[in-house]
Amino acid sequence: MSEREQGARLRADARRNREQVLAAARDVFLEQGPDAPLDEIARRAGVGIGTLYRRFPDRDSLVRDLMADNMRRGLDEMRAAVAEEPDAWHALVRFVRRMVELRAGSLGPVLSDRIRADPALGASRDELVGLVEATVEQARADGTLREGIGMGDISLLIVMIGRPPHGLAELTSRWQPARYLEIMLDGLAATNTRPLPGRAITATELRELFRMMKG
Amino acid sequence: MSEREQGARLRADARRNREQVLAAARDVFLEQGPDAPLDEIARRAGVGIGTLYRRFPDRDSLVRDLMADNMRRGLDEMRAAVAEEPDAWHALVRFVRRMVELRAGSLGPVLSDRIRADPALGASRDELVGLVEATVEQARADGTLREGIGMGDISLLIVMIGRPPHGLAELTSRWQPARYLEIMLDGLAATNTRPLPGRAITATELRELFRMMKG
Amino acid sequence: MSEREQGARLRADARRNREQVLAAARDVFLEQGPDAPLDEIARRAGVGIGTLYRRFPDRDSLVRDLMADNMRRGLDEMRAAVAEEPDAWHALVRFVRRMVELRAGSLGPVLSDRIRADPALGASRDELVGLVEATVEQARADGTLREGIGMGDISLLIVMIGRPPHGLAELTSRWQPARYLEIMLDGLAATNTRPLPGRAITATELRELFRMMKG
Amino acid sequence: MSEREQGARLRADARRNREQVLAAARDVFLEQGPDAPLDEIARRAGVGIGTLYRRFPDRDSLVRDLMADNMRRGLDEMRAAVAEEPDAWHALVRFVRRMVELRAGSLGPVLSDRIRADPALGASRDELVGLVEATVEQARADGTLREGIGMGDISLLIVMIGRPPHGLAELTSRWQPARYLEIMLDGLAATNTRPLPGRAITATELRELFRMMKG
DNA sequence: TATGAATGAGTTTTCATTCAT
DNA sequence: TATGAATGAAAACTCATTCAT
Repeated sequence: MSEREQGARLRADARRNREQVLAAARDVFLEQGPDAPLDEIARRAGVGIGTLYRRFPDRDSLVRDLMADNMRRGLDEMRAAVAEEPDAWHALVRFVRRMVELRAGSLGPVLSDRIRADPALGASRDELVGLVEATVEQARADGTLREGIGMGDISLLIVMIGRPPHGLAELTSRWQPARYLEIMLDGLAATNTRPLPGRAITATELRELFRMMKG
Repeated sequence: MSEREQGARLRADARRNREQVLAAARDVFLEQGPDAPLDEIARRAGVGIGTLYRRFPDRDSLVRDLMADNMRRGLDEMRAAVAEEPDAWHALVRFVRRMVELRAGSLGPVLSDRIRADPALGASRDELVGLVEATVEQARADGTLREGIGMGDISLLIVMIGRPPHGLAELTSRWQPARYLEIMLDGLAATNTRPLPGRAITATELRELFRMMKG
Repeated sequence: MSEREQGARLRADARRNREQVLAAARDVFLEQGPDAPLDEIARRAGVGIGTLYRRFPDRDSLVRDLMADNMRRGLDEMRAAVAEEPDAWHALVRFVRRMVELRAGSLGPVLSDRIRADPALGASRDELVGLVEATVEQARADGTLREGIGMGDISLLIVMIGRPPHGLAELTSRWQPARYLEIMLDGLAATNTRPLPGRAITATELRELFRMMKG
Repeated sequence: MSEREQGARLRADARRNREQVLAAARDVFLEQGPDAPLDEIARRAGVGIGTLYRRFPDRDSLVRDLMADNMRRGLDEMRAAVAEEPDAWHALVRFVRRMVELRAGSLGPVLSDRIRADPALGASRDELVGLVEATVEQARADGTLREGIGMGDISLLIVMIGRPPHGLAELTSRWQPARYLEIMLDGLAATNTRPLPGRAITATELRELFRMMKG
């Protein structure tokens, strides 16, 4: 059952609870990572742990729904960016900024099997991956994106930058990911011509990586 | 008592075990983060859990000793870099590459109270911070380091880049931090002149941050 | 939060469990002393170890609640004794008999910091200490209590007599504290006029002793 | 092998170690009871844990040797008392004072199977029990010992009084057993004629009790 | 022989998940 | 449906005992 379907059928109070849990989970996962105690999430959401479990039968489904939400918002942004931005580079930058803003990285890699397993999300996921990949290629062709950067590199950057260093848990207000993203973006611009070590991570490569993940 | 002193007094077999534990801890912390089960570390080191606890009375002391080791190695590199590199920028780059190579970030921020509390390390810590800060300032004065970058920004970059995305635990061989470091370094060069959001993190600021950390 | 308050708010089954745990703890502490394994207590109470920990977050809080209960019952007895007994000596005897009956000694000294730290109990503790001390003084003035006996001596006697000798763990049914208490009470009567070695332990002295205890 | 035999055969340094361990064990058992960590005893004795185990293959043999030592000293005192004191009551009092002085109670009941199992001690044990029992009977016949007191009651009193209340571990210097012993002795005198609850514990009864102990 | 290192079983404590109210 | 109680598996940590140096 997709989130939307679930949401549509729920009683008003149940839907409110569900959203409070998601919001609390977003905060707590950001602070403590995706292994944070669910008790804490329920507590911050102001609901009982039983209520949390009624809406999200296990930790994965909570993570999955948050990822799905991030992905949906990312897709909205990406569609708008492609339509409104002057070129591929600017579209890409706008998308990445949005993902970092959402702290998407705090949940772990964006395209894991957890999401892949959710059939209802297949469409938006595929569309997002396709859009980003095409934009990456266009930017490279335009000579605005640095040589040797793959779509998977972009994904990993979002992950690296969108989560606070371990131990800075409660200090997220002092944590400035946007700052480090801008440095990174400058490093991604085509003006940088030094060859990079390692190999580019394409969408295909990324999928393979995730297939090997246990989570 | 510093690691070196402890090490010197131990019986041969005990020292071997101690080093195996440290090596295993380095791997396991890299894969799973600094909350990884100590059982797992003991198992990989090929010793009983009791042996681990005899050498390291609690998790903190294990983390601390690894941090201390990283810091000592970082200081060695930094000293050599200052002596041998043609300018401040190259010295800084060499130091940061080394820290990322050591995956220093997998333990959390480098200058936390855990280290500060270890008096025997005060000297090397202070020397390292001093050297890096001076080099950062020199590089800025030289016009090689981007405007608005503080020493604390450098530290946080090391942390962000030197640990694998959550969930990529067992795949560290596929994880290419050096690649992302080089992108970041290009973003740090003075050729980039866009103003950065947020504020620079100086050594002072960093210390304050760490003082607020609970860990 | 006092035990009574906690108890009132709990669900029926939870309250039943809580009381079973307390009852089991009373038995087990009597048999094995206040360091007895909590597993054993949970097992005898017929609940999971997790349930025990839900009600009593650590060993201290279990000990504290039992002490609090003993103290409350002791206070009830002392009040009644003062009201109903013909003189101070008889009141004192009645109180001490009750405390020994409760095996208060099996938990260690009655007025430790563990209790002192529980603010909700301050009142009953202070009232009890005050009542006992006044009664001790009255009995001495009446010429019924032996010279040189302080209120703290009474407390320590309760502790010494109200716990079985080490190793008699499972034989508490064969252990006859009431017997030894009566001997002791006869020794405390004013008919005994030999001077005692050491010094009297007053309430003040006792408090000082407890302040020095680590537990 | 009895303690004496062991002692006689040992090299001078080994015997010194053995005695240091016994002395440390006496202190530590007094402070923490007979379950105290053996590490702590070795540390205070200034020897390695291995040395402790070479002399005392397990905890029991350490406890047993201390008990044996107490018993031997008690027997010496009892013999002297019988020879020198004017009557049975004074002999008994002298013996009990000595046992409390030795803090014999800190090891648990004096006649447990642990001692009974040590054949080399049979003789002194049997002699001591016989002497004490005869003296108890004589004192009762003399009309100096309270009616209804058995030899086992005396033993248990020694145990109850000769160990500090739990939690007063490190404060043994503030703990005044001699004071409480004198009160108890006054309660044991024949001038007290109130009947006692429970039943007298004779030597036979005591042996039966100990046979039921698991320790 | 003395030492202290190694081991693993026993305890404490936490937390995901299920279930009774 | 919402709640929070109950459970037990997992992880941290201690310590008796054995064994290598």
